[in-house]
Amino acid sequence: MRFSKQRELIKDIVQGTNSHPTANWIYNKAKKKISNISLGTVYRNLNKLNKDGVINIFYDNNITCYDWNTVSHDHLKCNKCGKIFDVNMHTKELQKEVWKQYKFEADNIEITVSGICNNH
Amino acid sequence: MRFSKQRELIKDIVQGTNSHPTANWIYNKAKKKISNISLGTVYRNLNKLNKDGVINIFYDNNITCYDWNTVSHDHLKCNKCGKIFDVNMHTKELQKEVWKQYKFEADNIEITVSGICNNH
DNA sequence: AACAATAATAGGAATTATTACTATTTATTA
DNA sequence: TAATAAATAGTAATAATTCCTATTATTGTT
Repeated sequence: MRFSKQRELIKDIVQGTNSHPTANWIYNKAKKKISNISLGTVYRNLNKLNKDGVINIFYDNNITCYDWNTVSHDHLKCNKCGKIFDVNMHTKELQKEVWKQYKFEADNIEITVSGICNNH
Repeated sequence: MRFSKQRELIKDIVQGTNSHPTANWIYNKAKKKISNISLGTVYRNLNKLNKDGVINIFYDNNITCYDWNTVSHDHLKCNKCGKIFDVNMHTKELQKEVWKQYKFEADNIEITVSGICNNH
């Protein structure tokens, strides 16, 4: 993959926040450094970075979020403030259970817990 | 809520399948009975039925799926055939853990397991 | 049964998120 | 430093969903 300052910037933006941003948020942030960057470039690079394992993609209902944390983990979503928190559930056991009960070979387990965070 | 034959049909379609259909799938099915039913009507009623607890909504990545099963449950998604299976993980324990570890008051836990089902 | 009130619909326009297309620019390599 | 091909900007296209409005249908009341 060839170097591009756009991709470098997009990577830095994702890696510089804990806010689980959307493509549009990243685009707006990127425009402050490269004013004519295009939204297509943002999407293309986010997908590319994800495929290369540099960043992570997950889905908050209907919208795609990006995450610097590429290690498998889970999310708590607060219904009051909308914030998403990274946490680690112990999915190894679930993986075993899924195999035992359903003969299903799990390669990824995503848990999203919604509720109310401790700021409320 | 006032009766409408459109809503009745939409409810019957969702309750008559295990396939976790999308709005568009439901729309196409509905057109066979009410040829001029509109997609807006399908969406409006799916949301209404969900708010009333008659049907369930969940998200398969970026796309909204509807489910007759309103009891809290989880999904296994096969990466080979795309099929989604209903299963029941034991989320009570996870709920406790989330509270203990993160002081997060969970009211819903959604687990989506992706992998390979036993048809492959 | 006819009427009035208003909830629900059909049809289409608008919105939002995302991908696709193409002429131009830019990084790499010889 | 010139050739090459990958990446970009800008824009069009697509897909999923919501919004708008004139018309239709249900329901409670005469």
